[in-house]
Amino acid sequence: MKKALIAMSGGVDSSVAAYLTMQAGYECIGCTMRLYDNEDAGLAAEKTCCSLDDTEDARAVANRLGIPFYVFNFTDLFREKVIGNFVSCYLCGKTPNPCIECNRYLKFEKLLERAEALGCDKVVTGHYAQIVETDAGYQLRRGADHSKDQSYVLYMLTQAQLSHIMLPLGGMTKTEVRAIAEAQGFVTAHKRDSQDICFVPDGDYARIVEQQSSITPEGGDFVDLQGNVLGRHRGLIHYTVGQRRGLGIAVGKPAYVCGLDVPNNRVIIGENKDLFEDTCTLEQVSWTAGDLPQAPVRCLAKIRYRHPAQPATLTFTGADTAILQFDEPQRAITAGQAAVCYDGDTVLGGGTICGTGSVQVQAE
RNA sequence: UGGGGUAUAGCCAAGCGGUAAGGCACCAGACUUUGACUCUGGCAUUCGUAGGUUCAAAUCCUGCUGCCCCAA
Repeated sequence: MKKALIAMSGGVDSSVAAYLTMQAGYECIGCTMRLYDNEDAGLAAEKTCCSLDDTEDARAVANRLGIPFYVFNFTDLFREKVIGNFVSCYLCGKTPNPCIECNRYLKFEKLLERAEALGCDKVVTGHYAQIVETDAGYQLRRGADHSKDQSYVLYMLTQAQLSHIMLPLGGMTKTEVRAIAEAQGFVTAHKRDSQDICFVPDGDYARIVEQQSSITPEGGDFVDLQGNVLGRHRGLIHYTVGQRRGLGIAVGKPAYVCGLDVPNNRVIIGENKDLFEDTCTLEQVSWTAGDLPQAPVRCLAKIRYRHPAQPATLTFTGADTAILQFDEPQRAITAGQAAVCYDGDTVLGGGTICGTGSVQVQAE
């Protein structure tokens, strides 16, 4: 019998993923990754994907299914790869997506190693995305429930990884998943969906950055595109491109962060229309679909989790670098976020946005 | 210390005798396995201040106070 290691977060999705894997005839082992100490988050986390309470929920579901359950302590690796990247990214004026890094280094690298050590051929998660085996290799496709599709956060998976991953919820809707959880009497059936960054349960991510880095960024000026000072900001880490709320400056119309001027410690403010750009550069590009394409690739690309994919052309400029050019300018392309390319419902690959045409303050 | 103007929420601002528009900001929800965006709701018993006229004043009159401008 084939063995599968189920990554159980303590939420409803992974609970059902475990159940479905059993139903598919696999010998299952449940596990939860311990990613950080609650003290790291500065408080007794309750609503995160990996707090102690959630681990107990995962254990309860595993018990109900009658499968072994292990907790892996990955706190060191998580601190290094996810929190470390998160902090350094913010400190250099970018906006990281820690879920991507967690998938890259924890769920689908470290956990995959553990699975192998345990004799498991597959790692199973509750992501809403589909893996399809074709003559040309594995395809990673959008979840059938497009409103819950999570293929975006899986773009870094390689062919080798895809061959050892199962995503049993890929063809289901959230409603169906909840119904199964309820029918099985899982304690997780009615838990609300996770949200926010798991190690920043109260949403105050800037506090984590300051705490982990022991750096308290200095305030600076808000300036408009002409360089006029509009007010004082609280430190660059508090802002991201496209942001409107929390600026505290009233100019008669909505004001948005158009750019972070790191060298001068300034936050550049403009109108919504000033946020549109059509090109960005990517680094750490990985190509899910297989071999790197030699010629420019026409695709549909997303620049953030909840961004409708837009027509674009991706051109590689190196082994893992590329330029992404959209047919039409996109709003608030943000360094640090992931850009993911699709061919219809199939993920081709993606990378981390490292630069844009970047809004500049006009010469003063 | 002559003349003129103006004082409405944190900011801008409508109102011109009939019982406080709107925008921005802010706050709260919704949405969301990232940060954002977006959406919905909330936000002046009161119009610098003290009196007066009127059935009724933010609106008219007078004093005072603050700010702005022009003359000295």
